[in-house]
Amino acid sequence: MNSQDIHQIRAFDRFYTQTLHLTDKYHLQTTLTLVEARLLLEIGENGRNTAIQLVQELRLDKGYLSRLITRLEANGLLQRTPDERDKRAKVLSLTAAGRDQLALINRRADDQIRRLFVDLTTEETQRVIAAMQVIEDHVAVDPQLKTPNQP
Amino acid sequence: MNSQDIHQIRAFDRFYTQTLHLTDKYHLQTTLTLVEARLLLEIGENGRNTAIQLVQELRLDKGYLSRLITRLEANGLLQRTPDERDKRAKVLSLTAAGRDQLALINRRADDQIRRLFVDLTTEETQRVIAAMQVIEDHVAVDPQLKTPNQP
DNA sequence: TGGCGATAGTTGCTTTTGTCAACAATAGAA
DNA sequence: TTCTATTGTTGACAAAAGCAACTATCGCCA
Repeated sequence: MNSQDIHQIRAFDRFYTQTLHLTDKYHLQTTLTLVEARLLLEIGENGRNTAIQLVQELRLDKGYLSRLITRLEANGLLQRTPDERDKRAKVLSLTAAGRDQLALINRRADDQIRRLFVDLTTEETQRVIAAMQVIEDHVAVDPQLKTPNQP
Repeated sequence: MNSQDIHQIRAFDRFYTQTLHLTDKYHLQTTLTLVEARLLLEIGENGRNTAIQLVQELRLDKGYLSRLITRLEANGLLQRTPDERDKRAKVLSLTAAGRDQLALINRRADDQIRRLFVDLTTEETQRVIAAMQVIEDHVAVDPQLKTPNQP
């Protein structure tokens, strides 16, 4: 891999984070912060339902997370229910209001993508999606990311 | 653009930010924070910089930026020299130590990319780079990003 | 079975990061 | 000149994040 290749990849990375940067805007026009939105997403869609799972998935400090959850619970977006099997743990789940909020976030994220692709023809859009697939299929997962913070 | 397309694009976005996430790690194994590293990059590589330009480029609060610059100057990584034409402004430039630090950051970023692609054949790598090019060429720049914070 | 290290979550405290407003100095246009 | 806008600095503050100590519970195993 030569330095020209690397240069091109870094250029793409700058482009991507500056121009697309999708995830960082999920929460736009809601009262939620980015992390709170990601929390709702994880709990509501990916079935992470205890704090420790969220700590691992989102790499947050557990103290910080505990407070975030308290806040979201106070806002009526989620609830903690005692886990019957493990009395240390609490099962997290969205309330109806939480599901509404998540649906809103998803709608906004979708709209954002639609706006980004609005000037493209169907063909161009398909080409971009195919290109994304190529990248996903090929690039290796960074091992440092897979096993983080091991003592 | 149908919802299946959108789903795929959002999946790519998650993949990208979770797996690649290059820029967020420029500063690894240095004493710099991410923002400081980005500052060095801007000043060192994009030439002729004043604080106001950085404020626009990196979208930072000018008070915050002022303090960041003070800190980097205190660490001997950059210097402020009075601008002859505009006596309000100060021209920012890297010191020798700043250039060294920047070179180190660049080396780390390059290494990171090399690690990410280490298992790919030359052909696969070229395919990924081509795919990146396709995305860059097609996706529109988000207008909200181009004219930020206008009063 | 009971003792003990590991784990889930909470809380207090601190640091880091970022925002806002007020301000001085200078620029540039009317 | 005078008035408004711009550049950068500073103080005060708020929000975000991290660290460490602590409680309660778990699950292993001697």
